[in-house]
Amino acid sequence: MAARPDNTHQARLLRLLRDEGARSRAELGEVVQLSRSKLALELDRLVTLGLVESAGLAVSRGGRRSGIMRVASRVRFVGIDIGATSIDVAVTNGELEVLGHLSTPADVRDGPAIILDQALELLGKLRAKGVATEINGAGIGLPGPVSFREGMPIAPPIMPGWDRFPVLEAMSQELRCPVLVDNDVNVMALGESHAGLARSVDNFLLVKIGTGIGCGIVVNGEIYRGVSGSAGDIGHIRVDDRGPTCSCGNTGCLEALFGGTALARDAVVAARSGRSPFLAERLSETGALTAQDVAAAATAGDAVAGQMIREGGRHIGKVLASLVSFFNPGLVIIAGEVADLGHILLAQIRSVVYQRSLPLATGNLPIVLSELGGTAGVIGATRLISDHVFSGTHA
Amino acid sequence: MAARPDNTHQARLLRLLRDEGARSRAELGEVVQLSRSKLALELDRLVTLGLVESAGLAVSRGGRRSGIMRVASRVRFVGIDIGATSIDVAVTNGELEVLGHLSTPADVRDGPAIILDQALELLGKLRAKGVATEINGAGIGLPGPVSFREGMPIAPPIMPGWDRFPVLEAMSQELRCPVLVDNDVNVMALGESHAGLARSVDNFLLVKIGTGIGCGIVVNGEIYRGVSGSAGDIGHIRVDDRGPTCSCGNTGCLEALFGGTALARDAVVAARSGRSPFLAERLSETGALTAQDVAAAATAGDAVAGQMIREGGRHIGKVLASLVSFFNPGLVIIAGEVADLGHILLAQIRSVVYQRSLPLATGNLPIVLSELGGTAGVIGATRLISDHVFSGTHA
DNA sequence: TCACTTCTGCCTTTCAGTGGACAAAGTCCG
DNA sequence: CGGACTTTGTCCACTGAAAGGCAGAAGTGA
Repeated sequence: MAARPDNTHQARLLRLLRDEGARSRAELGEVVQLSRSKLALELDRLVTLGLVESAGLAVSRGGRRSGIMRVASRVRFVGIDIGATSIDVAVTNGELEVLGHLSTPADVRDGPAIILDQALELLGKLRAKGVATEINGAGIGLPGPVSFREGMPIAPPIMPGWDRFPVLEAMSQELRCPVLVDNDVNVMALGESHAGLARSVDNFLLVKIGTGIGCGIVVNGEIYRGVSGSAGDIGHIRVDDRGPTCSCGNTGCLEALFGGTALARDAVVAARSGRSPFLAERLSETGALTAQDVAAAATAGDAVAGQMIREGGRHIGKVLASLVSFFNPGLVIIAGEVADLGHILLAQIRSVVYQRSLPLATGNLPIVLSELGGTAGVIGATRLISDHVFSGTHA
Repeated sequence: MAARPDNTHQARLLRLLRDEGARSRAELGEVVQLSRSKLALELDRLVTLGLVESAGLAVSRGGRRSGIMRVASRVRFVGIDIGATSIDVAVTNGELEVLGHLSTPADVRDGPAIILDQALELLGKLRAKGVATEINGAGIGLPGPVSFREGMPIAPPIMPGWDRFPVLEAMSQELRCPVLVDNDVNVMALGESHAGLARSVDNFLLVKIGTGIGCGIVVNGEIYRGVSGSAGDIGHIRVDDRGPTCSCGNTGCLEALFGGTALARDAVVAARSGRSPFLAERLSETGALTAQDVAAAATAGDAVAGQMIREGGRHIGKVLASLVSFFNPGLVIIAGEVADLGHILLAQIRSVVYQRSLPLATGNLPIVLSELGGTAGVIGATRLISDHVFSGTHA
């Protein structure tokens, strides 16, 4: 079934039904400026394609009841969010409502064969539950630089073995449906733009602080990827001339000062030195420390942990202040595991940004934590592929 | 004469004729995918509107000779580039070739009434020479934040008295033609995108180092202005925690370290302290020093001046390295008076950026000096308004 | 039950665009 | 120099799509 719309009107109708939910024919006619005959024609075609279906009658507005149209209830999109240490897979309907969501810990360094197999396995479990039969498209987010056009990772630092592996090709053959592959940060930004706080904002930034640090850039409602697809790669901006050495070879990179890895490293140091009893206890219990432990310590009132977070917030704030002056966004979202550090971090970032950027740029600039959390990635992935499938941009 | 095209085809034809020059009807037919009859129809309409005219016959391609079409020779656009210390006015034909260009020193702090009058006076002189009778549109660049939609400056730091002055309204009434107003840096970026090194680059940055420091951002061939129009305002990014106090109140701003004003200030200090005999002599000759004097000193082999430029280049490079990582542009252009400092500056900037940004972003990233120099602004201004007039985006 | 409203499907009218035919204007070759 | 072939521009009949009128279906309220 080559269920692809073939014109702009159909694309508009599909996106409207996806984002605003079911709508009566009469309402659709008022929103999109089309004659009744044209509207009926295009809707008929979409019904024939199997992308739209009628769903009973609307309540009367004083006369004959109008027929309700919606995205076909059998439409299914798959979102796959591969992180450095986890895999998330979700299945949504045509309105991008999550019907099923599974997650599993995984080490991306195991390579594409193993990791993609695990993702397919999760999808298999969801299918076994009956949430999906046929799949209309799948979006995939990967934790590193991706060539969007080619659908493959390019020299990813934390994903050895993935370099130039044809993820798009492999997965579209496996799933027999359209597939798009993008950077996980971009995918999260799309998720926030679709279902999160950025819904009404055209230009915004999403800063993800996970194992590494990246930034999704949305311009005019669309992901900006730069000329070689590496836009938003802010983890290696230098913030401290005398900082620690980073995996990239330079010193003082943002990521080396406050990524998940850096935070864990500093936490271990603090525990061993005896400056933080809380972290020392955790370390002896579990044998390792993560960003979550630091968050827990700070919440429990541990001074050293609090100081670590404030310090990190200052570094993020410094970089963000520059980017805000440069990009003048309407919103900044902080996301990623480390975002669990919560309001201590947020307060520090806000204070630095508001102090260092010009009033014209910060005057009406909310800086917020992601509301979607772990689902932003998978939702964004389905949004990515649904935009593609609904646009009729043929492969 | 409401000479506005009314559809996309006409806009495409006009832009093609503007950017690629006169073309035979046959060639136009091959480039835009239109049937011969439709093409003839649209061209006829454009001729009726007075925007296009025929210009003789092309050489034969083996059969009947084709008729050449071009943008009407009577079409005139005006570009006005108001800088902190100068006014440039140029008149171009419909292909944006400069027919006349006048420049005068001026102090923007004299306020809108005086400055805009001076600009109109320059335009009057050009008209007196006969380069223009009727004017189809005018673009204006101003040295500060501009609300593009409203066509007026918003809280400009170096333009007291201009705040919310309705430049667009005033000038369009005066000139009786469509007018657009934008930040001078954006306008320069458009100029480089039209006639400079950025012609084939979709995403690039133009860093202007003049009295202040600003950055024009081009995304997908169009100026990105941000949500409140202040995007690219990089002059007040902090680069040195212990730097001098800036006019904005913060310390260590890029602009306070290496703007034209800062450079002149440092030059005077160097001259008075006796460390630079060259600058001392210049100072005693003219009673003041500018960026040009520093450039001259460096060229003459003055060690202190060279050091000042290298130091400045390092600061610019630091900021630029961050922006390159973030934005992943295909080109960076250095422009402004201070760009006269030339290759010493450029070499320093390149060295810092290439060292500090990731290979994926810098792999194919030229960093160059502006070729257009002083004309980038006026050309960009005419490009701005011609895009508007040719698009049929009615006022 | 009746007057009125809203909504949809059908049908006719209208119109812009296409593509072919034809004439005009050249080239090329014997 | 003339005829065959090529390219270009215009004219026109045809086509397909969109708009809008009309009528019937389906509702409300008195």
